[in-house]
Amino acid sequence: MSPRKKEDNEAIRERRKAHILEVALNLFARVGYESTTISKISNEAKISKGLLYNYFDSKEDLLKSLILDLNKMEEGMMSSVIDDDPQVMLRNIITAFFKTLVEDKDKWKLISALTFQVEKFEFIQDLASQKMLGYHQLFEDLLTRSEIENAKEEAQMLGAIFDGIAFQYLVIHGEYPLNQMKDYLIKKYCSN
Amino acid sequence: MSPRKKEDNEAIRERRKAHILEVALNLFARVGYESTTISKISNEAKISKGLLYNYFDSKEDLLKSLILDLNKMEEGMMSSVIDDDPQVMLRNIITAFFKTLVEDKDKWKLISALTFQVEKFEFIQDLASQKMLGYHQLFEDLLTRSEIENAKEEAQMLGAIFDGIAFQYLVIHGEYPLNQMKDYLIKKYCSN
Amino acid sequence: MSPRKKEDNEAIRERRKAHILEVALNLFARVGYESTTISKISNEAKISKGLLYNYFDSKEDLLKSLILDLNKMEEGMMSSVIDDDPQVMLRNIITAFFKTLVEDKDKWKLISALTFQVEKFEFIQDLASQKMLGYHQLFEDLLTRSEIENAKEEAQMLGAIFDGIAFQYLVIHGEYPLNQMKDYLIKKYCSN
Amino acid sequence: MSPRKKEDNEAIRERRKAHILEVALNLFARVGYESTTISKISNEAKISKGLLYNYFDSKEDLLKSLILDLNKMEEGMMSSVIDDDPQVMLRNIITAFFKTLVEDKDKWKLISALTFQVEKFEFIQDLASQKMLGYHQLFEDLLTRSEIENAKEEAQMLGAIFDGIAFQYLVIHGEYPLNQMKDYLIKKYCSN
DNA sequence: GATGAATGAGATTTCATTCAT
DNA sequence: CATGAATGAAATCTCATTCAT
Repeated sequence: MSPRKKEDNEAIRERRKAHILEVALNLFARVGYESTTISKISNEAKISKGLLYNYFDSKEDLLKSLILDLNKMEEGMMSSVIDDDPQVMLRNIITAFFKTLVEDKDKWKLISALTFQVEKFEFIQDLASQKMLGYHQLFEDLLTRSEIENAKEEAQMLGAIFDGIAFQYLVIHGEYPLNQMKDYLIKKYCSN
Repeated sequence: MSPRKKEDNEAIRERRKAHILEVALNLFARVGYESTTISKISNEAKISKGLLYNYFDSKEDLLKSLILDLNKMEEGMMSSVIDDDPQVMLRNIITAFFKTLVEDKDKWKLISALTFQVEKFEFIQDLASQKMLGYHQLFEDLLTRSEIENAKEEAQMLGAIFDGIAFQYLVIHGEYPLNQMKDYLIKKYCSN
Repeated sequence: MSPRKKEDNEAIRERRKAHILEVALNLFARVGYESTTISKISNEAKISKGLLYNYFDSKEDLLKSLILDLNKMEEGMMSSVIDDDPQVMLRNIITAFFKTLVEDKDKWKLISALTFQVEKFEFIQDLASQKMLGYHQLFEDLLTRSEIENAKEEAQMLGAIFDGIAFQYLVIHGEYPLNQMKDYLIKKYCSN
Repeated sequence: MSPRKKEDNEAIRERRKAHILEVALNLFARVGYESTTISKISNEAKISKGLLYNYFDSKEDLLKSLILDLNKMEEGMMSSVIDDDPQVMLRNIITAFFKTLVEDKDKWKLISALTFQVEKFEFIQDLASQKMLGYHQLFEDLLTRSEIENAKEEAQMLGAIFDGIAFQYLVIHGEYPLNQMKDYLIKKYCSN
């Protein structure tokens, strides 16, 4: 048996790290960061507690890695909706939003939950705040170029609507009429 | 030298209980339920830990009392906005919403934060879910009677907008243009 | 309203004290000394905690008073069985024993339970020890005078039988054949 | 540098668990269950408080484990006294009883003490009750086959005598004439 | 690299006792 | 005399983190 090559080891590390993050995200989202113990995470990930500390310095470090990871995912998503036509881009954004809402439910839940615990995780609050302002800018630009009236106010509205829909969907679960909402939003904002 | 009157004791108890709930709400909202220790609460309330347990059976009982308290407050608020004219009532609701959002910021934060920890506080999730559906019904009724087009969809929208505005205001803090949003909402939904 | 006379006050005190002791005995016997709280006692006795401390210096003092009280009761009982004829006296003792076992069940339970917690209540252990040796002496004397063979050994046996019956009766409750045991004991030891 | 083997860990766990149970039994028997703190146990066992909770879920769980353990021991003992000749078997039982009484004094003390706290540890009371009835059956059978008169009553008597001797020995300690009692019992019940 | 036994700081909770009224 | 609100010491229990193997 020849020793594993260096790349293999790296790959194993990366895969394992991703697996831990996945398990942690699920638990954090379901029972909350504080109530999730390192033991639960390592059990669910089928590794030892000691090994987990080989990958992450602390529980807080694990959370930060998770957030950064999620952040990167989102940036990737946003880069895929760019389009020269503001109406098309708006439609892309709306579609992508509803898609990610369903697919990455845990992620949304976790970020939302953590956002409300300011003093402990100020950086998350800051991150979320930055994001919101960025989106408002973007929406205002797109709506202005779409020649929609009251573009500034409607951009604010649209931002609130996104967050509100996410909130309600995460609370009401299955019964929420996501598709109707999507169609109505597209009709309202992308048919000029 | 006569023993304290029964009424006096009742009064003392009520005042203390209310005070503890106030302190707890503030801490829970700021640093989260799990991260808020009984010691911190009793310190801030300037009472001993032991006394706190004279008033509440457990930390969880304290939280539940708080939720029920907040629930009652909200019901009181909703009873004050009733009006025969749907347009007037809608305006009342919008005004009341923005008022409570500023005045009871901590309450909103706490409820929002707890709502995202399903497995631990399922009853809160259930409560919030009930509330949302109730508001949707109410909005649909008011918008229909106001002869606004797509009343059903717009009711959903309005519900989402309220929650979204709350979310963003709680995250962005002072910089959020609450008043502009209020005026715009009234203009959009109460000028038929 | 004339002030209550001194004797009345004394009488009230004594009655109240007796009542507290009664309640305490019942609770101590049922759930144990350590698990019985002062609050439970005062609640059940329908007085305030403060007042209880007016009558007893501490929880331990309450227990000691109880033990001494029980001790006095027993001494009273023993003085009533004295008889010149050893056979008659033995019969009296056996009868009295079975009577007190049923009537003062709680007392027996408490004493038995406490007897097994040496280090905390050494004085009880000492008391019980004294009692046992005293009874052995008495039994040996009575059996010798009754001209029963192996009086010394049978006296030991009889002592053990009393304690054993008490033990089993307290554990098995209602189903224990107390009366049969009594008759058999009398037949065995009082028919020479 | 290889990780500890699974078997090693198992062995460590078992040894530690047994050690903790031993220490706990000793303390429970000496100062009582309630008055024995987890700190005292862990100190005496020379481990941290935390580790104790790695092995037992709670103080009550520790007690239950202990009881079950003791129960198993007793069953083992009883299986070793079986004999076809009722007289031999009776003698075996008597001998075994006096042996365990001295060797497992703590066990007897603990069980006896707990038996008297009905409401808190009902399962112990039930267990003890079961045991007693079983022994009565067994004694009756053995005495009948030994053709001893009044076998039923004498079986009851014998059961009471065992418990009574245990009670007195545990209270009087060293001065109790155990050996005389044993010899006398054997003479009385095993010489037909 | 991998394990999970072990630690220790700190959390929640209990309760005998005191004391202002 | 009488009350029960209030205290504080100490109990039970939890869990992130370390470390011997």
